[in-house]
Amino acid sequence: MAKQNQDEGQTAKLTINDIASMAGVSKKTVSRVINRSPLLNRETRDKVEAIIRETGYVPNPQARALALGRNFLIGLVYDNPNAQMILSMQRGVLEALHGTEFELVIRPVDRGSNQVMDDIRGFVSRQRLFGVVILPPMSENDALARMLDEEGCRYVRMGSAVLDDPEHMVASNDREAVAEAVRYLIAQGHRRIGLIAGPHGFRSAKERRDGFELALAEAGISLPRSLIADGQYTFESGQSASESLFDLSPRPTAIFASNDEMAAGVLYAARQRGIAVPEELSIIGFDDTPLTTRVWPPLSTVRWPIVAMGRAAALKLIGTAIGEGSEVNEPSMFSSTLIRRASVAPPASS
Amino acid sequence: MAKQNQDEGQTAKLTINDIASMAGVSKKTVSRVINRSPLLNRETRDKVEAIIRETGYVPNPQARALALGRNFLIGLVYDNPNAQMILSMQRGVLEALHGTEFELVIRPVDRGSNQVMDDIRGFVSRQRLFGVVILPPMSENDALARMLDEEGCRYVRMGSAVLDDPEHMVASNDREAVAEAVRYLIAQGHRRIGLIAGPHGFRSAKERRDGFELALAEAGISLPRSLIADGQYTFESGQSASESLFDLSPRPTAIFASNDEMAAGVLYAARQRGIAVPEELSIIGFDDTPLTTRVWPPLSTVRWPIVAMGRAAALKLIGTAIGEGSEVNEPSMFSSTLIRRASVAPPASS
DNA sequence: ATCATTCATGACACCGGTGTCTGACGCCAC
DNA sequence: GTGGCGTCAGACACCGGTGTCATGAATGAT
Repeated sequence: MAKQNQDEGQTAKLTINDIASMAGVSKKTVSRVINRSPLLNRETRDKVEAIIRETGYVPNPQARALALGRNFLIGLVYDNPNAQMILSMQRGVLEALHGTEFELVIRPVDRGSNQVMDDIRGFVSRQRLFGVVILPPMSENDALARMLDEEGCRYVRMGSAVLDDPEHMVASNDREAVAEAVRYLIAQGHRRIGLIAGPHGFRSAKERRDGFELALAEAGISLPRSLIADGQYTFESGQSASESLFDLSPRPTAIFASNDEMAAGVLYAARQRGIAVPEELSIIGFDDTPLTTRVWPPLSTVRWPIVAMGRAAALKLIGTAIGEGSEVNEPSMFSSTLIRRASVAPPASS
Repeated sequence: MAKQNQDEGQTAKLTINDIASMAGVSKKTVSRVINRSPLLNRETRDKVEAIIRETGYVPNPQARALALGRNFLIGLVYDNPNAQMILSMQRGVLEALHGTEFELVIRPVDRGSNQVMDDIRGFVSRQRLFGVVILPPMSENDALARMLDEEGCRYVRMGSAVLDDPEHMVASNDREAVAEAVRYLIAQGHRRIGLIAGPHGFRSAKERRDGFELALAEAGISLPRSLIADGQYTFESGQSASESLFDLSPRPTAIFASNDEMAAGVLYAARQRGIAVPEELSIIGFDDTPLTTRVWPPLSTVRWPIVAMGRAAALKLIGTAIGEGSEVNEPSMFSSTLIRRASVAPPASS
């Protein structure tokens, strides 16, 4: 270790020509070794590989990018730059990229802007990105996927439901996970269960709502429209949405909020009203952010494997490139799990 | 807008040669226009610029990177990939980079590993990074700074105190901010104030502790060693550190926690012990993370301008490159402000 | 009018890799 | 012995920019 780095530090950077002349072969042959061309004589390959190892030579990525017309950069495109999940997603992708020649370039965009498309197009085409991982809700944009196809840029879409063929998609089954959560509430004895839905137009919002309705329907529980409140996935929207549920009479004994931020908003609003959680109100959120264990009581929630999904997405992208013998066959569907914490209890016997 | 993009999409990518032949000049001349060479005839420049504008030509960054031996990438190096502040920092840096030709590559590293140095060296030297922004606590590593100098890689260090010359540093004055917070507690009438310190070896931990001690000394309040508990900047460490303070008799009436995660830990532990906040215990944290407003009661805290500091750091790096006429002269020192929320009240008259 | 000097531009090599095509070599069949 | 063929390696152009130096025109001095 130490030796190689000394070399790197002291001498000017090695080029393919240096290696070629040291090995007594042409640069093209060195190039073949680097790219694992099968047409090589075993002896030649071994000789060159030995020299590469000794010298610690690493090909210049810029030159490769220019010659290949493609960079070894993965882009991460998302729209909600403050969401805690972004960090987990970055970690997952970076884990997959670690030890490869790929680097991660992050790109928050403004979904609402009418230039998003051009913005992303410029990004991938200028940088000649190897591929991009697209996070929800941007990932639900089919026009974006088509555009990336046009640009010849690989992509993987993350989502809450099937969006595409497995090759281009990594999804979690939100619907089933939410259904499980609501079944749990029902099993605890709850019958009047409120929903704080996510924003219209978000696939995740729809899936979670579908799961909610599914579980109630299974149990034969009717769902008046008044038990559904609209939220925006923000803490504040969780607070205000819960107000309308609290005003109902009788009040719901449990609320499923479509994400943790909103669940925290429900908890906060409940405290302000003097509604005891979980004695008078059970709450379940979604995401399993750190927040859930910081508040009191800790929030039950649905955990989806963000890091693993990020890793899978990245591996799908670069799989063909690193191609370690076997086909990379990352799963496309991940399942979420219900995390039971103190925010759920049987309803007060009223 | 639409027109240019159609062109981009339909035709193969324009190169400098295309522009040159369209303008009837040599590619070198086009290159001069792109790089704002002062040696150009005004007419020529205008003509070429017009064509560039019409066609929407953008120089190939890979080719530039190869020819210049330097990429238009900024690296962000940090060690605490889960910290909420990372997102704000990323936002700040990206704001500065927006509209420029620079992209942001993120690079979490493991501070504890004995290969960090080699890891980062490989990163900057392979990618020929234009520069890096280094976040605490990595930024406090002087050997890292020297190594970057060696590699000829620009850098800006973010910190809680002066670490370097202004050109290489963006800092917040944690000491003074904490002193202000503690003065506020004193003004409310508190005399037995506990400190939950950050990890040993962190500059921010030392600065905050110094500020704490400074304010007490100013007020002539003695500080027994028992009122200082060690923490690790984590929620859990905040919980356990506060336990030792709660065991004191008399108990402190206020606690300053060196970051919000630990402050949340204090709040949680207080609730478990049945200690009312703020009636029996006031709490102040540091960072102003979203968490502070999600818990009950909302936590008073010290807010440092993370986004602005990230922006400043990035501008320092690229300032010379975009060089919009005037010298970019970003401030190097930012001041933090005390945010007063419901977690502080006068001590119970005991 | 002639020469020196400045200014604006172009020709050409170069950055460090990769793709294509050619050619040397060894092997086999005839 | 010769032709045909498959293997493997090298020569060379190319990716799309930038640096260096040379060149030609315009300007001013003599």
